[in-house]
Amino acid sequence: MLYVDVIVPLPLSGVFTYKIPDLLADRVIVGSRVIVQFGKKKFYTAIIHRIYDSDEPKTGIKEIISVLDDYPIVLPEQLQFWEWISSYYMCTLGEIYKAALPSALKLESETLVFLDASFEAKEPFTANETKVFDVLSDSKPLRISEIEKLTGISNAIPYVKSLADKGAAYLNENIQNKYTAKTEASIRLAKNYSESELNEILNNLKRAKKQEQALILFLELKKEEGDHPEFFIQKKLFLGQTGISSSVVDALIERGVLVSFQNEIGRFDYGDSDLLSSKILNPFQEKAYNEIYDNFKEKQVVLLHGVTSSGKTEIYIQLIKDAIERGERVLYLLPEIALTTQITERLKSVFGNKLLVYHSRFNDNERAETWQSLLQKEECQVVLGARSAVFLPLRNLGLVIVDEEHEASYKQQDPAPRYNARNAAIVLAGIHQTKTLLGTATPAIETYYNALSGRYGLVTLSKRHSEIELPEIVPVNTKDLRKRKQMKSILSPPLVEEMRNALGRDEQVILFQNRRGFAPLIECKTCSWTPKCLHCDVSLTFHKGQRVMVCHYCGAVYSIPTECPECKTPTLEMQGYGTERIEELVQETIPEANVVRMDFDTTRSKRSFERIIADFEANKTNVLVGTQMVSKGLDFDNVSVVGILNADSMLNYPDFRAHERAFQLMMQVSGRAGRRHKRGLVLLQTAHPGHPIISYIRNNDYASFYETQINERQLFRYPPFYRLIEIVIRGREEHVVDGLAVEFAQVLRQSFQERVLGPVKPGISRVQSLYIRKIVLKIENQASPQKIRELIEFYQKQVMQNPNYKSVLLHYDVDPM
DNA sequence: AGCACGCCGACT
DNA sequence: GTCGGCGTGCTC
Ligand SMILES: [Zn+2]
Ligand SMILES: [Zn+2]
Repeated sequence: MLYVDVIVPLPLSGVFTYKIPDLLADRVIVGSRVIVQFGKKKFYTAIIHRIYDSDEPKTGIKEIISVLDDYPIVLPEQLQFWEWISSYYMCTLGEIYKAALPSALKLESETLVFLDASFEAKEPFTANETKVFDVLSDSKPLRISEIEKLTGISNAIPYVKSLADKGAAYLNENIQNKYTAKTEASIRLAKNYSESELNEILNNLKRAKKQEQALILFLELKKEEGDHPEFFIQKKLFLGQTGISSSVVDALIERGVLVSFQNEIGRFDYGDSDLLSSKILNPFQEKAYNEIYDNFKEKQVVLLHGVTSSGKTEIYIQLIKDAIERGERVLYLLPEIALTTQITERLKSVFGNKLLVYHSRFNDNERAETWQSLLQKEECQVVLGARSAVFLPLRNLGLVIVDEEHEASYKQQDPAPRYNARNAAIVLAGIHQTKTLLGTATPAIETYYNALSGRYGLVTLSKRHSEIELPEIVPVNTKDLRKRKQMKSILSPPLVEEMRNALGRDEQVILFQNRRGFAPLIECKTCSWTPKCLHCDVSLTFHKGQRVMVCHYCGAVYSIPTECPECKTPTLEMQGYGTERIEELVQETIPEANVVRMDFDTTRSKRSFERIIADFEANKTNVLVGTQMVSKGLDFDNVSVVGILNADSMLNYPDFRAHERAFQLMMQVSGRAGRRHKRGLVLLQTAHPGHPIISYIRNNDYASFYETQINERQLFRYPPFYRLIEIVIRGREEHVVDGLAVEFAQVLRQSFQERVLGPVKPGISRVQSLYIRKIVLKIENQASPQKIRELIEFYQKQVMQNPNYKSVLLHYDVDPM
């Protein structure tokens, strides 16, 4: 008897065993998708993890309902990768499966259902079966989701299945049909005519001038394109280029000279690649490029430490070209907010249709198409993507590039799998026996430590593009100005003056404030009451545009009170500055400025995001106010002044990485200032101009910054010297959550002793009506992650036996950020 | 994560 | 006496 172990898209540990019915026995492949019934009601698309034969009789095992693919959708390397993530990040395979596949491929909702025309009812339908049957007979084949919409049945899969069992309907079992590739009518010659045959045809067309002309044009086009006998062109394109009417081409098809066929085209047409055209590396880039290869001889991972504007991208492009030449694929990761049109356009111009782009702003069908293209089209050799692109099926992977490797957004926070795509990418490269290049101007402390200790190779690129100088960074002492009563708002007089100067020279300004909304706090001047979220332990941010108060943790929206609900006086006051308020303030202070704001709220759609960038690039706007969004992946060449409005908020954040983050962020924002042949100016508003981090930024001194950070890390037992595992406990009742946290920490101490920290009540101790406690484990690097994991899970089982804790949620965050 | 099974309060 | 509340436990 044949069995399969499958992964179901649920947060359950382990795999589940199903029988393979004889009919499907020769169709199952590891990595392909199957439909299974799981539990009493639910049907899921599962992934085959293992196929095996066994004579041992097993009870309570269901059969696979259908097989969806004749080829693996998930490659063996990917399954191995999933296993690693599951084990290292302490999550289930099901959670990874859910995160990895675009949901269009998890076809509960996507399956097409056909009606069997020859069906004759032998037994009556149930009410729901009738409903499904009726909507199907009214129209074309329907997707299950469409059936659900039309019938109002919330889960139609069982009824579709029972109709299929009765022979009334069938499911298309070949993914190629299911996945609706875009096709377009194309034309080509009916056969490979000889010269004389063609002459004869043209002679016969003497009386049909239009047709003759059309054929001649077609043949000319064919010749231009290399005279390939199989030459074809999309009909629409041909008509457009030649001005021939459709009926003329149809007549040629009717005559049998041309044939029309459906040619599958991708949704993304980036044109041809132009591998020869791009710029040649300058001597510094050339040197770095060679050093990267030297390092790859011995090291699996190389860090390219290159200052902003040193042209790392050019080096990447060269490395990608090399991989393409070797016939291999490249995965190029960027943080989501750095994946701008600027970079995609740049790569498109070089790699054309070899390039695939993958990130969350693409819809699900587009993502599914990218997945299928990688499985089926050899020529798709370059993938540019955000975090989740590490899950793509990259057969024949030859290089992984992780740019801006220090970015915290590589770490997925919620939900599981809480993986770090930078570290996962290194493991992925290892599975494919290939190399990883990490790039950044401000390496993560962990990465730089690995590079200095020799675990990674290190290549430094310190020379900027010749005509671009590093900006001048000037702190503005807000404490001083405040004492002298000169800080009337968050815009200090020196900043306003420099802004005016820049705008007067027709140059542009970027203002950076890492807080969205209008004011992060509302306070009653009489009784100091502040509005708080009903579900979370945070105060609400006032959003002026939408005239509401918003909880930035759960998204809850509240209306604005006109008077204080506590003391009934109308003395509510805005405290603090968000981007929205700064936008308004700039407009008031400098009325002639053309201010635009870029933050989460103004860039909800892909369109508005690109619009804001395009307008600023075109100088239609001249002051850009934004959150960290303005710091990544954008190069504007007319920005001469950058204002960092509140450096202190970043430095005072209670986290061991706060200084590192502040340094990286401010360095990056500063990098936006400066134009060709003109040095940029960065004004950094702070109450502590002597803060060491600020002087490191001023002096562009990564080495000293690193030195202080690494010492602190060692002293306080933080990464890279120790590995952190955070245990997060959440629940509706505070005392239960607290009880479990205390008890869990206690039993953990039996084995881990002083390595257990907490439990602590986090700064934001309640989110979405759930109280939170955290326990942190600091584990020595040399300890086996697998042993640690087993030990923790053993203790978890032990404490969770207490029935009081059954309603509490617990998860692990390995290498939290 | 769902979903069923099961054991106690307020309603016909 | 039943309807339904959501607490626990299982899903191959
Ligand atoms: Zn009040
Ligand atoms: Zn909230």
